[in-house]
Amino acid sequence: MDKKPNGKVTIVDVAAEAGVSFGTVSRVINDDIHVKKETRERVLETMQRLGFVANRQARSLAGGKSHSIGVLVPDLGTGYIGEIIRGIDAELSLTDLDLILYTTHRTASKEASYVANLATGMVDGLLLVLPRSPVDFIGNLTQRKFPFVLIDHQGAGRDCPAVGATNWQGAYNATEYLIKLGHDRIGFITGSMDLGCSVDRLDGYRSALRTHHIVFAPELVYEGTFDQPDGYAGAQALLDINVPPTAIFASNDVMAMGVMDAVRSRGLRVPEDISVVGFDDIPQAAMVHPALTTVNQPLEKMGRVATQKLLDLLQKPDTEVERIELPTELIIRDSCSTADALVRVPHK
Amino acid sequence: MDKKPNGKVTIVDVAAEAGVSFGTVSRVINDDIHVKKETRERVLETMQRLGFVANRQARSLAGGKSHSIGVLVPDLGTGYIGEIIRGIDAELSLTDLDLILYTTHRTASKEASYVANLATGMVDGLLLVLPRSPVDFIGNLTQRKFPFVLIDHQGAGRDCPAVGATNWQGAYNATEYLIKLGHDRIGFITGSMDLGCSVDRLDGYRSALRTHHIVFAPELVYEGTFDQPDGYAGAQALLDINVPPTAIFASNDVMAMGVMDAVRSRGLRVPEDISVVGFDDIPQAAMVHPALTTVNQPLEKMGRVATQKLLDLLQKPDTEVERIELPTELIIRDSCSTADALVRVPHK
DNA sequence: ATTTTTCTTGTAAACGCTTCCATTTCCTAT
DNA sequence: ATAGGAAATGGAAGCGTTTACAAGAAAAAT
Repeated sequence: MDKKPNGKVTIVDVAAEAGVSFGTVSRVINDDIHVKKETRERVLETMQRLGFVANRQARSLAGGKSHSIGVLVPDLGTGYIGEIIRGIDAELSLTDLDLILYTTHRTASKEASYVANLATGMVDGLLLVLPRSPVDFIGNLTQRKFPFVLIDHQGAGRDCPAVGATNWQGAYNATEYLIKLGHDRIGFITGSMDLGCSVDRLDGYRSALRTHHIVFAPELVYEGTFDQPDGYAGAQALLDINVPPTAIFASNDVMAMGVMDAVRSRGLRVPEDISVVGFDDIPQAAMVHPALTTVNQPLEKMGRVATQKLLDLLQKPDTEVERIELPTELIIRDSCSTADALVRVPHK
Repeated sequence: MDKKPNGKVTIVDVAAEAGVSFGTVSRVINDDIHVKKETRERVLETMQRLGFVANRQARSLAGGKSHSIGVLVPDLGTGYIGEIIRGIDAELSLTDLDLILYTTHRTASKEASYVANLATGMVDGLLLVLPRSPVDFIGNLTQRKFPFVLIDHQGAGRDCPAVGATNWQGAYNATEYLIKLGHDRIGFITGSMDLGCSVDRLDGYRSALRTHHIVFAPELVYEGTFDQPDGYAGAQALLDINVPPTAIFASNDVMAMGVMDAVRSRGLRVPEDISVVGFDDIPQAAMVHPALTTVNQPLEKMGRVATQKLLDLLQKPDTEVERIELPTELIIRDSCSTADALVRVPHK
């Protein structure tokens, strides 16, 4: 091994060893057409033998590309984000791009200036997972023609690349399923209403009701914040009203589990006495007893699709802006039963 | 704004504008002592006004530091990793280091060579969250004196910087708590036994038993893999044996929830009929009903501490290697009761 | 055989910064 | 006042690539 003392092998070393100029080595690295096949192989072999690894920083500096993309997320506490990142990562692994992770939590309100900095060469593109309205810097980004894709953001700007899920349709389908089982008093527990997806889900619920000529009863809607205790409290409240619902649709699985707890705490059974539906299809949904019927949200796929889209954007910056809505799917498991079987016992 | 056409502001621009040489600007950026206070302020003001952002790649290339640290994780599916990253991130936000995320899943078996590449200038240090044995590249890293810290790895090399939790002690305490409540037949559901932490937890359980002169009954141990269905199946199996346990200690919260499901499915109650204890203290543990008594594992703190340690290592590379064990804590909630109250009904 | 064309390959000039060394400026002590 | 030294500043030389551009070699056309 005739490595240099510092241990780093540069293209110059490779070039010398392979008997070519460093320019040729660079061409090999970048898959440039203009290298004789035989030369390329020799260089490749030499790189291998010397353990050459291209220096990212130097490539970036010289080439003007950072070879990495930034992923901006609000937080990592919820498995929700993890799933999305897993999708992003899977897709990125097929390229030579690195994933640089940023949490907005980290910079609190400075989001805008933060994003601005990022766009200054640190990353080639941005994937933004920001359920709340990030309107401020979207303008900035758009105007600078910086490549970015929004994930799961159903807010303001419909005029920028985004990947979401059909929240409305998912809620519609789940509600309709319940209606077809014979339920006509269906409780609904919302998510945080400052999130677009929560609004969409509530709308889907109401639309299904309307389609099936069931009048919307405001007392059947309980406003939650996506946390399990909201499900518990919501179910308690819902079961306390005059004519309680025979089914409860929670805006996410975690709250649905709270609902199940509450139902059981009253000595009632799921699904015999109360049917329960969730939203998200987190892994646990399939594992609780009874297994939870829920709406699958293709989180991992959203990550993948968003990444592909960004990759496209990186290649041809003028690709038309579009918003992709991935389909949600009703996963029927064991937490619902027909309403007919129920003995309605007015409470109080 | 007299920015250059391409929009990027460099130290040269700042220098010209502030009437100093670019060398001085560089010194300001790097907090070098040798700049007159007044000059520094003027430069700072100019940087602000021009919207200057130092180019990371250039700094790295010239200075030999990447200003970012790599975090290598197996996966992101479980909230578990998310918590750790949150801690890492919190600590990193106090510095000017970026977080580059890598999942080993991404490179499968090539882990070793991957790590080797990382260590070649892409990052200044590495944080490794690898529950399974990563022996292969640890040697490599150590020998190259590359700064790294292992998180939650209780495997082989005790001779490298690592941050873990007192799994043994946590299990010991939880078991002892159950014993003091009067239980003497305590079921135990293990985690994946190829993970060090699972072994430690089982050992803690056995030690507590021994200390309190309760003979270890192999039939009371069910081998799980940390998934909820294991808890369910484990509890069913445990409750089917001749003299069933009056308490079940699951090696993580998710399995404990499976246990609760199983107990309820038999028409038994938690904690009146069966006491249940978990491990981890995931957010949901406090939210289920009854709230789960469990052993808190300070995941976020582990991330923080590991990061601090790495930062130390970065500053003084010869800091002594040490292994830090963060204390776990028994969180007593509502899923356990005294054994006296129980009516023992031998099964079968 | 000689001139074009077409491939390949070599070379120099950035990229934006850090760093070291040289130079200038400013104190402080004599 | 003035030397001597410390503090502040300027400038040159890289860091390891990419990317024109130029040049040499080989193949094709005359």
